[in-house]
Amino acid sequence: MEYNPKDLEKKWQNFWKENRSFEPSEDFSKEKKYILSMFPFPSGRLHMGHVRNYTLSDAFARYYRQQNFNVLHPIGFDSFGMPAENAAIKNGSHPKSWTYENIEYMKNEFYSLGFSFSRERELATSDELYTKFEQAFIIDMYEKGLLYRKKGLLNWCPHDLTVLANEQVVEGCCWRCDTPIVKKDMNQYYFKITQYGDELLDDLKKLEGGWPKQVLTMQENWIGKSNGLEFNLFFEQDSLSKLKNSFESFDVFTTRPDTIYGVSYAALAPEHEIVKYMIENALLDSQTIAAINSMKNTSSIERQKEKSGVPLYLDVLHPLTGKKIPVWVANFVLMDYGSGAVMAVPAHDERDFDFAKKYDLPIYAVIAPYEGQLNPDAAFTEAGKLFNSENFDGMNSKESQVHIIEYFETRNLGKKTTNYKLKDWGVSRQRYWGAPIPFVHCDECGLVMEKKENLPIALPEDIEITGEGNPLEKHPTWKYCKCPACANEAIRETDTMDTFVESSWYFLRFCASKENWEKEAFSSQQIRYWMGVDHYIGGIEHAILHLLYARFFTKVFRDLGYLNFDEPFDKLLTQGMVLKDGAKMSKSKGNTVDPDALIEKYGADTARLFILFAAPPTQELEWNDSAVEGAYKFIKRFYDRTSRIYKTDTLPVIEHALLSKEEKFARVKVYEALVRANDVYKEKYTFNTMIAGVMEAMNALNLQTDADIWTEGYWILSAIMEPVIPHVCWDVSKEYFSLKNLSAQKVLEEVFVVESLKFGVSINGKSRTEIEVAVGESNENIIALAKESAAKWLEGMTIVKEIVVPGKLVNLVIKA
RNA sequence: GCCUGCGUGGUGAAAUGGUAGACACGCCGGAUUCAAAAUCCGCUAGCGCGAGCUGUGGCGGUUCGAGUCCGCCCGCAGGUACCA
Repeated sequence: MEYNPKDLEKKWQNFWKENRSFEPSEDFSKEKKYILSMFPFPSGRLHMGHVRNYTLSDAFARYYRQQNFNVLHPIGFDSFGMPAENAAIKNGSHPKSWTYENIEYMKNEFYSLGFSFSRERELATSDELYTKFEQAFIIDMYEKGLLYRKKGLLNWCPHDLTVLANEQVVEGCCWRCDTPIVKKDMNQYYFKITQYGDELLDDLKKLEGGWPKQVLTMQENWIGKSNGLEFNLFFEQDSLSKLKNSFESFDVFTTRPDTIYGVSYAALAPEHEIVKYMIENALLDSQTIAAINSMKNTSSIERQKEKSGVPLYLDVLHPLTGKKIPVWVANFVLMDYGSGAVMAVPAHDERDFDFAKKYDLPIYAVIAPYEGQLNPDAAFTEAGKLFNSENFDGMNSKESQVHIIEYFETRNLGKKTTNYKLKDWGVSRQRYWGAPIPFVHCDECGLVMEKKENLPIALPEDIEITGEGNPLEKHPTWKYCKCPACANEAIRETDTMDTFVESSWYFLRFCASKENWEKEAFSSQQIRYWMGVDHYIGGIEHAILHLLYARFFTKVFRDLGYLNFDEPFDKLLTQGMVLKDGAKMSKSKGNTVDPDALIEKYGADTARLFILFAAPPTQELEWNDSAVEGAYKFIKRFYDRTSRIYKTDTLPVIEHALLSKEEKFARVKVYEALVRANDVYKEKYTFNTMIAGVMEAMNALNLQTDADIWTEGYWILSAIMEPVIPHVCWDVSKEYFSLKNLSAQKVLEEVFVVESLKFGVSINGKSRTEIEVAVGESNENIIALAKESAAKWLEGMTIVKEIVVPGKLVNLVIKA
């Protein structure tokens, strides 16, 4: 047979489509697997990162179908979001048509890659039907008190009169008009994710083993639970009068109460209310105010790098010693963590140290290392022994923390507190292409929820997108409505939702079969059967936000009674990025590879094989054109060598003992490949080594000529490779095996039985020679053999130790 | 800045603490061919004629034995809450 990928792939893609080959069954008595890749944003065309992502999930889906599971492998589009509006600004396209045209194009690309998605469950989150249910959930969450409004600081472009995403701020200026941005305080909607902070943290334990350690650690750090001491720093007399008694103190939080006697200054965030008061009441000179404003308008990342600050010429009193402590504004103090104010201990905190050095503030060391000397040129941040700490001298860090907190509490100076880095999730966006937040502002009733029967609140289509202002706000009629409570004239909320909201529950929607889509978001019976997702596959860049939000929604839905489990994703596989010339593929760098061109030239199977073979999935994947060529050649060879096999409906039966050395070797390699393949899906996901195993088996088959062994080899190898290169494997399987081999394969243990083993012999850990030893030989005999073979290195030496690693090697430790 | 990873031949990579470089790509050599493409076979970490020596970003440590474990340093990547 001549390998012609174009016709062959089209043939099987049509076959799969016509036979509905990949639709899940509604027979819930069967064992299931839910295989899910993170769905794409419809940016226009697939990029290699997508190809990698869906090739991985497709391999899992196909493997488990072979193993006779009922497999759900759905696909959709995360289709709301900023790029649709950016395209509108740039090209005058309508976000909706831009989005849906992109979806059509990308769907075709998907199916030309042979992905075994359930076509019937395709969805786009910008569909009104999706919005309808999402808005209903938002109302549920509001009723539960999980959604609230408060002021938040946003990037504001004073020229375009619009809110900017962090991404749209380039070096502190608006991406479109270059106007320096300012921070503006605006009313925003927030999900109370912090209410679930402890559970989100504790349940990470349930994910151990299923999720990469790395991701668990990142989430743990993000939630950032820390215990410590919260107390007030009181102003001394002069400062009190300077502030006209408007403030008597401010709150600080520390995780290191053991360093309390080392406090040498205090620092406030530039957004702190005391700072604000001083600016408004002309208590600061213009230079100081300018410095504070520039801190406020720098991104929090920039602010952490180069530390800067200004003194407020205020003093507070040390809570224990009564000593005066100067108060500064410092850019590295963030308003949204803790209370926006810190006690600074430069001797024992690196940031405080850098700041103190820069501004020549005093440094008081109070913790000494258990061993060695304090280095005066650096902060000593580890635990140690206290000194210069009055009654607590001599205690170690840990016990002193307990005593110091107790000391504060008994004197009502402060209290033990738990703090989280996790902040509530701001979900409102002042943009058009998103799901409208289903609320109404009524002069009489205030903030009112829309009635569920009025959902969806859909977007108007006749809008103008210019990049200035909020399109929904500017629409002539859309926002005018009746109050759902009192029926008076009212104004609809013009904010839309963060697109992370859609991706926080799409995996639940996929559980619903299409017949019920109009009626309900999903049924509890379907959810109970399909969830949790058995393998969730996506980019490492989603390790924190998306995954945390999806976990949060799952817990909220549980508490709303929609489902009965705590975590949505049992096993997570985070894939690395696709690189070319050492850098992430991107249009601006001009180093992209177009999947369509690749399929056109070599076919989908080649693209899939290259992607799975070139690197393990978690690692970055470096693109290499000639390696793609190599993948193509392998498939061609695989297809051509079917000339060595015969047609059969059953696996050939072979008498192993009667075979030649080469024939035995070929069978060993084939069955080794099978063992490796099964292991890959269980835990390691290293498709590259699975494919290497198949290549070794092919090479071994090629060293012999027995038709039975060739046929047995193909029966098994084409089953192993079907998840990777499905088109060619279905073709081979149909032609020779009537598709009977695409099923779970049995490992024949008898093939692995051997009579002797090779042992490496090393001297002092350095490998020297090799010996062959009969299975079951005693250690003494093995050592004797090893000594004999390594005699040359042992001359005149004394053997001090002999180590035998069973089945592997002998190490002889010698000295002169 | 902070959090999390990664670093092995010319290249992509492989190696439950146990013979570093499996499997590929590329290079080189050979077969086939009038010639080439395609295909097939062989070789390929570096140094050395050789016995051998040196090698997993750098420096130290633990161990009979370290690419693998620990500490410090360097470089690169992802995330950093309105990109998704």
